[in-house]
Amino acid sequence: MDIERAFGEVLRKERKNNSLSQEELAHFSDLDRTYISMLERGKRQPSLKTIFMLASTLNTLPSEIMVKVESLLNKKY
Amino acid sequence: MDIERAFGEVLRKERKNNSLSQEELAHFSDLDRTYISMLERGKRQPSLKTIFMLASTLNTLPSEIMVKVESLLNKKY
DNA sequence: CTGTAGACTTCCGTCGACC
DNA sequence: TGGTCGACGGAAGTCTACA
Repeated sequence: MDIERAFGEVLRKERKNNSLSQEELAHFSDLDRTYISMLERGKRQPSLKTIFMLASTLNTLPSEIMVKVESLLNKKY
Repeated sequence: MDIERAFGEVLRKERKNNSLSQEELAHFSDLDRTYISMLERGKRQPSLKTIFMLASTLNTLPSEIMVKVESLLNKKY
């Protein structure tokens, strides 16, 4: 599991928790829909600002997103 | 206070807490010294991976760094 | 509603050099 | 030890379009 994939998983879960489409998330976060798609699939990694904008739209804190990413990365199978 | 500056402040504090020079932090994090300098001065914003690499060198968690950045941003003067 | 592709602009991150 | 400059390759992020 690499960092981008872990972030993508967390992003998708949080988006669905908020009952948003990729398009809505993109719009409210001032980002592009195709870029959200790539983030969720681990094809791109966000910058610091992007993390803050997404967290704000998802009614959570950047630090809480990071906690979830960290716990995904620490899971051993 | 913008996001990059807040991050830069936190980075510099954490680096000094660990008694590292910019050059040492750069080396152990596999980054460039000039880039660390720009990060600390809020001239660049790190990507997700960069945050993880820096946190690891600084013996802390990415989420803990984010908490500190968030609290700097929430300070009202 | 989402994935992907291509072309595009802006910025990240490296490197060598000098102060 | 840290700040800065210029040049560079590659990646972030946008946009249009089609499946």
